[in-house]
Order: sequence, then C-alpha cells, then structure tokens
Amino acid sequence: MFKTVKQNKAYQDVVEQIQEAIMEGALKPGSQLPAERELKEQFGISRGTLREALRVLEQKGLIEIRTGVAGGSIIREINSENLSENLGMLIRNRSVSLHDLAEFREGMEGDVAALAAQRAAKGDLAQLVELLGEAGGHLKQGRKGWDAFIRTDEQIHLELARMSGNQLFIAVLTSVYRNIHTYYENYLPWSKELLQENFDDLRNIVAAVSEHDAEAARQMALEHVRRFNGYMEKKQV
Amino acid sequence: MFKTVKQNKAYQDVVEQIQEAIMEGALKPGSQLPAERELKEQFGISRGTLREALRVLEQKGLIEIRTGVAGGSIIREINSENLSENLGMLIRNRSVSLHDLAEFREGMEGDVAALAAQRAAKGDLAQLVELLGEAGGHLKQGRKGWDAFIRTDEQIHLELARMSGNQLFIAVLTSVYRNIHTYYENYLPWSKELLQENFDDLRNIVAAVSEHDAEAARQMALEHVRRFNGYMEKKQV
Amino acid sequence: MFKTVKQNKAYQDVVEQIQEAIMEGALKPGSQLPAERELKEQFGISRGTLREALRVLEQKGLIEIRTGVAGGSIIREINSENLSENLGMLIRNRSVSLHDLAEFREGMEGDVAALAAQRAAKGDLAQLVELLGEAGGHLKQGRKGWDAFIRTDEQIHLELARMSGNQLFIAVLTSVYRNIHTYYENYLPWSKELLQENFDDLRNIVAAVSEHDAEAARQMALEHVRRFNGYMEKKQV
Amino acid sequence: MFKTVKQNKAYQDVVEQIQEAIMEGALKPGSQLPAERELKEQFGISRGTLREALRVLEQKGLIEIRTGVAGGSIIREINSENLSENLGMLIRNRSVSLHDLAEFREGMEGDVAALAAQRAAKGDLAQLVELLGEAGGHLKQGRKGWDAFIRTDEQIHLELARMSGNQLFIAVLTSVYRNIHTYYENYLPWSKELLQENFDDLRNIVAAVSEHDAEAARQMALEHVRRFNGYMEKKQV
DNA sequence: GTGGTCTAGACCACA
DNA sequence: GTGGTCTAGACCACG
Repeated sequence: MFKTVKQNKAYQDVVEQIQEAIMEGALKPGSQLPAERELKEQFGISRGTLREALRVLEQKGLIEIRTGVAGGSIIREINSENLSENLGMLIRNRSVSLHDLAEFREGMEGDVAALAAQRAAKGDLAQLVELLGEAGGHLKQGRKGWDAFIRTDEQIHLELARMSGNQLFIAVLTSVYRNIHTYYENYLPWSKELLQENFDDLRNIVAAVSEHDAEAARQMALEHVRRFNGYMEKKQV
Repeated sequence: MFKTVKQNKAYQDVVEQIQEAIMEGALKPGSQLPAERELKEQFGISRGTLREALRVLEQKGLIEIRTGVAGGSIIREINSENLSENLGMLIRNRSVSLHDLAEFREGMEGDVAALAAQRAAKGDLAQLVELLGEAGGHLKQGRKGWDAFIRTDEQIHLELARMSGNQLFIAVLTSVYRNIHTYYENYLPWSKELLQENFDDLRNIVAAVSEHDAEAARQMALEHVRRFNGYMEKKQV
Repeated sequence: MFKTVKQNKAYQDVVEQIQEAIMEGALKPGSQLPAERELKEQFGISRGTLREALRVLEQKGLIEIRTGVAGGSIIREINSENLSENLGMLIRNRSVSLHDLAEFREGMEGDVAALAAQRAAKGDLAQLVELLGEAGGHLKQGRKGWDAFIRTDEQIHLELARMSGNQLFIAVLTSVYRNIHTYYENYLPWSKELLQENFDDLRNIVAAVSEHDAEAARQMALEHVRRFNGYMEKKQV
Repeated sequence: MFKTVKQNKAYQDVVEQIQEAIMEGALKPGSQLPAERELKEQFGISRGTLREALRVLEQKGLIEIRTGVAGGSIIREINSENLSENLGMLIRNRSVSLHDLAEFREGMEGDVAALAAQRAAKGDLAQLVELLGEAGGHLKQGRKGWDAFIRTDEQIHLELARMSGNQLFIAVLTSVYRNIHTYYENYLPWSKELLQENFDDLRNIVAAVSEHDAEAARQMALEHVRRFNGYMEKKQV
C-alpha cells in the first residue's frame, strides 16, 4: 500500500503518504493503521522516524494513537478542533486584541442568530428552552450560581451556532468563546444587574429564534453583544 | 465523582511547556531554543522524546527546525498558515461545504467592508485605487488576463480586510480566500460578463469605502458576495 | 526555564484522586467504593490499572479489599499502623542501631510518663494498677512466668503512652516497642533480680503517675530506661 | 532464587518473598530485580499479578521502578519518606493535632540539641555557623527574605539532628518538620520581631552546642520550641 | 533492542 | 456478583 521512502525529510514523506491515503478515502475513519513495527518495515525507516511521523499526524488530528490490545493508530473523523486551537493561538498571541475579538464577535453573532432562526427544528428549540431554564435557575441562586450561569450562557450561544448547521460558524465561534472567556472573567465587573440584563437578552433572542424571525434574532444578538463589549471597554479604561 | 484519567505522555508535557513559553512571550519570535542536547537535560527526557515534541511544535507552526552549523529550533512568528491548512482539510473532507463557506463569507465581507470604510487612511485608499487600476488592465487583456484579474480581485478583498485593522478578520478571511479559490476555479462558469460585473462591484465598494460610507460599503459587499454565491450554487446543481 | 517532565502514570492519578476524596471526607470510613468494573468506567482505565491503584491504597492503609458477593473496597479509619510499620522497617534495616533505639527511647519515656502523670484519669489509674498486679502475679510464678511478665511490662508502658493522649507518642512508642523486643530477647541476660528491679521501677512510676507528679514520673522513667540500656550495652560488648 | 507461589493471594506472596530478600540483605540497594517478563516466569504468575506486587513494594519504598533500557525494578535504600507521608496523613486527618505535634517536638528537640552538643565535630560546627550566617543574611533582607529564613531555620534544626548521629532522631524529626511546615506557614503570625527572636534563639543554641554544653543546649532548645508553640496555640484560638 | 505501561476480554474461586 | 487471576498485544520511553 505504501511506498518506500527515498531520502531527505523522511518523516515528512511518511506523513504525506498517510495523509493522502486518508484524504482520498483509502483509509476510512475508525480503521486502523498497521502496528508500528510493521509500518516501519513497509516504509523502510526506523521506528524513531516513524514515531515522529505519527506524532505529526496525531497533532493534525488525523489519527488517534491508543495503547492496549485494540490499540494502534486509528484514523479519526476529521473535525474542527484543530481549527479552534489554531485560532485560539492567534488570539492568545495578542496579535488579536480584546477589541478585535469583540468586533469580530459582533458580526458573527448576528449572522448565527439569523441562521438559527431560519433553520431551528423543534428539538433544537426544546433544547434551547431547557438551557434557558437552567440559566434562570442559576441566576436565582445568587452569587454562588454566577459561574454556572456564565457557563450556561455560553452553552446557549454555542447551541445557536449548532442550530445554524454551518460547521464553519460552529468551529470559529467555539474558538472565540473558548478564548474570550478569560477576558470576561478578568475584566468584566460582574453584578447582579448585569447578569439579569444578560438573561433578558438571551430570553429575547430565544423568543425570536422560536418564531423563526431571522431579522429580529440578528438584531437582538447584535445589540446584546454590542452592549457587553461596551461594558468591557469601559472597564478596561 | 472521579475524573477520567488522562494519560500524560512525556512529549506532550514538553510541547505544552514550550508552547506556553512562546505564548507568554518568554520566547520571542526569531530567537533560538537551546540545543537538543541541552533541552533534553532541562526536561529530563531522552532525545527521541524531545524530537517528537519538536516535530509537533514544528507542525503547529510554532518553531522551524534548521539543520547545519547555525541551525537549531527557531521560534516562528505565529501566523495563519495552519488555520488555512486546517480549513482546507475540512473543506476537502466535505465537513465544510461550499455552501457553508459562502454563507460564512457573506457575513464577514459586509463587516469588513464597513470597518474598512470607517478606518480607511489616505495611503490605504491610494493602494486600493491602484489595485483597482490593475484589475481593470487585466480585464482589457481579454481571456489571457482572466487569471491575473481573479488574483487581483482577491488582493483587493484582502486589502479591505487589512484596512479593517482587525487581525482576526484578516486571519480568518485569508484562510477562507486561500481555500475558496479552488471552488471558484473549478465550479464557476467564468465569462466576460461575469468578470465585468465583478469589476463593477469592486469599483462600487471601493467608492463607498473612499467616501467612508460604512453602510453602503457593507451593503455593496454583501450583495457582491451573495450574487456570486448564487451563481456558484446554480452551477453546482 | 523548563521543568523536568514527570511521567504521570495512570494508576498514580487514580490513587491521588481516591486518596484526596478520603482525606477531604468525601468518602467516609466504613463506606464502600463502587465495584471494580464500575470504577474502571468512571476513571476511564482498564481493570488492571485500577487494581494497581487499589493495591497501593490498600498498602497505604486507606482501604480494605474484601472478596465475595458483599465485598469490594471499604474505606478504612486512618490509623497509625502504617507509621509503625515504616518505622519498624527503618529499625530492622540496621540503619538504626540498638544504641540509637535505646537513646531515642530514653528521651521519649520520660516525656510520656510526665504527660501521663498530668493527665491520668481515675479509670486510667485503675487500669494501670490492674496491670501492675498482673505483672506481680507473673513474677511470683518463677521462670515460667517470665515471658508473661515481659509482655505485661510492655503493656504498662503502652498504657502510659495511651494516657498521654498524644497519638504521636502512642504511634512512635508502639513501633519502638514492637521492634526493641527482638533485641531484649536476644541480648539481655534476664534474671530474677533484673525482673524484680524492673518491677520495682514500674511500681515507682505508677505511684508517681497516681500522684500526678509529672517530674517524679519523668525522672523514674528516665532512670528505668537508662539502667536497662546500660545492661544491654554491657552485654553486647 | 524465588519459590513458585501456591494459591492464595498470589501477589501478597510475591511481595513477602521479595521484601524478605531485601531485608535479609540478599538483595542490596542499587541492585536490580530481573525484568518483569522474567520475574513472572520465576514466580509462575501473570504479568498483572506481578505488577500488583511491584506496586506494593514501590509504595513501601523498597523498590523504584524505572522505564527505559537500563530500567526495571531497582532496590532502594530504605529512607524516611514514607514515614513522613504517613505522618502527614495522620495530621491532615486530625488524628494527630497540632498540639500533639508541638508537644512531641518539645521533648525531641531538647534531646537532640543535647546529643548534638556532646558529639559535635569541628566540621559540623563550621556548617552550623555557616547556616546561621545565611539565616542572618536572609533576615536583613526584610520581608522578601522571610521565606528563605524559615527554610534555613529548618535546615539548622535538621543539621542538629544529623549531628546527634542518631538515625532515629533524624528520621522522625525530618518527618515532623516536613509536616509542621504547613502549620507554621498558615497559622503563625510571622513578624519581624518573631523572626528576630527566633534568630536569637538559634544563635544561643548554636553557641551552647559549640561549647559542648549539653544541658544548656537542651534547655535553650526546649524553651525555643515551647515559646513558639505558645504563639501558635494563641493564634489558633 | 530492552523494558515498563496500558488495554481488552476472559475464566476462576468464593462468600 | 465481586474480587482474583490470566493472556496477548500494542504503545511509550530510554540509551
């Protein structure tokens, strides 16, 4: 199945061969690569080199290396985790400021809410309402429920992204949330009023989505994000 | 009650430590990591394990490994290459469809154009106009200028992103363009009329940006993207 | 700049999680851990690894593993048995000589006797007197009562430690006695006079404790121990 | 060398055989046990069972398991680490209170100081004086030197224990110090005056030890410890 | 190339 | 049904 590797950049060659085999569908997700000791024979390389290649593939999210009897290198379903991680690195690197992040989010949230409103299925809506209920419960617990509320808040936003059905929005927003979190926790002066306001916004967005009113949902989401960004920038000064 | 145990592999630990050092700025781009033989001492691991870690970092785009007398592991500027690569894999894998990509672009282009209109400096505008001139030139060359026109078209869009001043938009849009290219080339029934229409759109957008009319720019950009997406989807059927 | 990598073994992680749960009181003594087949699910590990973890916990004295249908891992009361065992290994390993042991005992016995004198309750004193009576009885039986006498002697000392109310003294002295025994049996030239002298010492110590005379008790105990140590060292030469 | 295991508690049997071999000196510290795959043959058990046995021995501090080509199960020098861990558990569990610990220390420190005074060699004294100098230096640095001072303080006490030449005192005191630390750091209201007082005490003790005045050293140490215990108990209320 | 780590699934003995 | 034991095979790490 695989060709013997010629010369320089041996591990790169191995990576490319396996990657190509996966991309072309010759290796299906869930199936297994041969054991390391056999692969190294097929490629005509040493085990160390092979392991470097497998590491790179693992890092790319193409394979998962498991130990044990049913272990080995298993082809993974391609997903957007890596995309999120890369975006996260860009954000954390401060080449992306909080302001950039907020500005970016403004545009996205509106689009996502609008798409969610257009495509919401009944099951999705039920899920949204349940999350909203949870959030309300956390809010009533007072200060000790704040953390849980913020987490549920985030879940609602991600659920909206999921409802948009667009993998790209999901991946990018997930990454944005994962990284905006630290800013919120450090910079935002959380207060009961703020959380309540936040909760009201969420309720409005969910209502608009339930009625499949895309433009209303977009507008609600946009205002919601814009108001929060305003709070954060004020605080940061 | 108990958490699932995550098998901490030695090389992973090394990756995280170096990555963290880079992210926190303890290691600046351009600077060099200590030699492998010293690093392995600092981490208390073997050379093989260290090399696996360095490969992963290289794959992540965080370092560049050079051979030779002045060689070693050099810290790289963080860039969006990896983001593009991941996006490319998702697209090739059909996890992200053309429709997803187009939908995503619709939202983003409008935002970017609006921001560019708000923030355009004189130098930026001159650059835009120059690019527009180039595009016009290519268009007049007839069929043999088409390729050059499409490239210039893309450059104009990226210049708008650059003018927005938002690193996140720049990184994400760059990745999107790098990958949407293949679709355009393969699926779109390029014709003289189409290119002319495209050129007119660009001129309108640049005009709106020049007048700092954010909403007009947004609207122009949105329509432009939407129309093209329409052509592509029709063709795809 | 970088830390040495600690290879985190899966079983260690499990040990720490369970130990922490016990220490924090989340798992109360007497309660039961879930069955192995369920625990392995919770931790996401194999049964073999889990069993290694349970063995370590058993060895630490934190759990007791029972077989059978109502069996399983039962949380134990934390006690000082292990402390004694470890101290015992140190002593047996000859890194602690008889002389070291004797010297150590000199300091401790005085302190313990003084504390016992200060804190003796009536019930405690009655117990002491009863033990003293037993010892006297054994002494009268002649040679065949010697062994029993020595055992009762030790019990009196441990009772004094118990009366001090200090768990640390109890644990350490228990361990010392458990391990000094071998020396006494092998090296000391037991004789009727020696036992009688020993008995008189005990009577004096008990008397001082009964009168709550801490300093007298300390002095008596110190002399008692010191004289015996003298005999032993003479013999050893 | 080892016998085949019969039936019941296979792993226990293995533990005992190896432990006995170590205790009797048949296996010297630093030497290596055969590889797992060979040991399992010798004992006639499976690898899993053998590993359970090795885990127990590792937990007991009798062997150290290393990975890699020169790896395997290596016989360890018996030390007091385990003793410290056990003591720590008893303390965290409140089986041994701070008061117990302090009371225990009172008795021991006096004895240790007296023994150190009797046996101090010139090299030992030089070492003591050097540590004292360090402590003085840390003290002059003000608040930022406090931590270093406390650590040096502890080192001086342990040096005294080492000078006593009694392994038992060394082991027990080391364990006590390792665990009393947390109390000092959390409960004691450190202040400049307190540290100065502490430093003066240390100077007096070292002076007495230098003059080989055992009783003075004992008295100084006792007062030193007692005063500190007083502060801590007052604070705790 | 050696040796430790971890896994999955199986059978046995016992309370 | 629960712990006790076994098997075989794969990765992980070292020098």
